[in-house]
Amino acid sequence: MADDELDTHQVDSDFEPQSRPRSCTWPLPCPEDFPGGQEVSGVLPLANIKVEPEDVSACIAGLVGGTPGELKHPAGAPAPTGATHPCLAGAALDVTGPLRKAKSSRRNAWGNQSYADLITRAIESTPEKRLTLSQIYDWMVRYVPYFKDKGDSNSSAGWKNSIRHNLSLHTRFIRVQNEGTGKSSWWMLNPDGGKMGKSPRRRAVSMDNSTKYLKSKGRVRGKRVGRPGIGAGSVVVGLQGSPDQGSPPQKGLAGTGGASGTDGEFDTWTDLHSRASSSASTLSGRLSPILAEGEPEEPEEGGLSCSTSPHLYPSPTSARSPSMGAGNLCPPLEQLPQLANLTGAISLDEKLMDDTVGRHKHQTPVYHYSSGVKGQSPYGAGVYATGMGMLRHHSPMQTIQENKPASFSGTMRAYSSTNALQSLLTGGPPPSCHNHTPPRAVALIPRGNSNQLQTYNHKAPYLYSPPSHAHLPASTTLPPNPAGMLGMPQDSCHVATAPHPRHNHYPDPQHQGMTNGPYHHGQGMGNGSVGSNYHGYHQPHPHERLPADLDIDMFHGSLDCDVESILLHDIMDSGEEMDFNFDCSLAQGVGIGMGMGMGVTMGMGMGMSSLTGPQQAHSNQSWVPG
DNA sequence: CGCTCTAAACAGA
DNA sequence: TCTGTTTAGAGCG
Repeated sequence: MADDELDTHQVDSDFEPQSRPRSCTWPLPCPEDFPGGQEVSGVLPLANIKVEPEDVSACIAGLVGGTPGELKHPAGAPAPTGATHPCLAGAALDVTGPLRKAKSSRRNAWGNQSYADLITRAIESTPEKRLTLSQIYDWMVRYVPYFKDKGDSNSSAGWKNSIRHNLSLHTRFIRVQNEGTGKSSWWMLNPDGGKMGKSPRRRAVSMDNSTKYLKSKGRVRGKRVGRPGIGAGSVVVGLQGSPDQGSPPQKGLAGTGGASGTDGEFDTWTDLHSRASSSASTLSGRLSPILAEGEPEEPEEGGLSCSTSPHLYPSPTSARSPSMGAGNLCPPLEQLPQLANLTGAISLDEKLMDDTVGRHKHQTPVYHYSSGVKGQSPYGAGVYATGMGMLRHHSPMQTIQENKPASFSGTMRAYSSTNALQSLLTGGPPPSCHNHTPPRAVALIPRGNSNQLQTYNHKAPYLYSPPSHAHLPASTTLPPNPAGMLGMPQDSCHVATAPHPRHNHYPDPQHQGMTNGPYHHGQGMGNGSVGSNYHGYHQPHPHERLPADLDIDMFHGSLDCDVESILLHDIMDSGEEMDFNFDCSLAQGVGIGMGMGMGVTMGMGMGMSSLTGPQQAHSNQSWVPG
């Protein structure tokens, strides 16, 4: 990625002032901070806001002791005091805010921040809140003085290794599959924040089992590794063990596990396991955003380690959201994805395609994935929605695949749900899935060879107003606004309030840089989203505000369980035969979850229509919940 | 003890 | 070769 990319982030509509809590010190996006920003409909190209790398560096440096660079508004107007370009938020944050506990003056050569913090910032600094590994490297090189010279080094440098290591290790980072073939995954912030404060370690002890198993197949071998725990034996235990919530999944898992052996199965299993179960667990128990943090994962670890490992989530696009916006609250993405995956795996392919696509997509022939945009705002919500999963996919990890729906529970709830609900309620776009609006499109993407399909619906992003933007993802660690991070409910509110979403569609600069963006693919592939197109349609919907309060909370628990169970069973049993149809609506955000569950179980195609209204909302919620 | 950094093995694409 | 995962060890507070 070129530098440009970084520099030119566009600001999304997401960043609506409204949404943002003014209270927060920090993370206010351009629009507010920078006059004119708001005016820009949809996207405000960062390009306009030119920030010199140096500035950024300066900001960062600030952390270290430097002075924050002054950012200029496109217009030339100086940014508000202390303001920094959102994009740079990460960097800036520190300056202002407390650095990571500055225990000592500086922890690293580059300052107080740890790699994880830097990575967090890097990710946050993008509109889409996601970066590929290489982009992260670039960011470091560009913005962190310490790494500047190291950029080219062959680098395989240790620092890169460290970055990779941190990405994999910390739950605060989630890996989202990049649609593009061959591309590296997107790394996003875990909506739920992972374990915010601390660095959560993904590795589960127990991972052994499932995940490990898989992985281990490969890797471990020679290694010295041999950890006791890891051994095969543990597997079982793990499964059983996870008490977490006792979520059902486990059982599934167990069963599953047993079941097959084949890879396919295995995968499935794994997915389920990880996903479902985790989701389940997560959903039910863990999810609670808060929970999550606590230990969400760990429990699993004990039990399932799956979760621990980085999760793959579906596409960011969808994904993005959660994290972003909302705040971070969101619960773990995992959940959705998981389910999704399962389902997806199952058989959706064609059908989905047909159904979903057909329906929704209509337009979509081309999907561009416009990533950014949609995702952003909506984040949550709908965005994720989608999907389905990939099932098969092998990766043990949980990564979100692009298409998949990711759900972030916590966040989702707030956001997504809300969004969804909103949509529904308002009739906004989301719902529109059915209606006119094409939901983001559902795309199925077969990944790789394979098997996986991903479906992805985006829902109208806008609808939801983004809440915010996300507020920034505030650095998790970094405190700028804790609130943001934490989860703040605010967001939701914001959302509600938010005027209209802008449409964002912007071409992500990054994306470009990025691997390719899904966009391209999207088009070709038909992935989902439609960003622009879609936007066009919807754009306006300003009205769409939601009632702020949607309760999302309603159901969490129950559904989760069921879903999982169901999924597991079904999947297990039927194996591949199941058909799922997801409704866009459902898919969206929370809905997805439900949808999936429902769909799966029911086997219904869910028409979109069926769910309208509140119900959907509920469903969504339920799903979300985590 | 917990966190972080660093190094490295290893696997997959 | 790059990416990603995981283990391991060392240092620091």
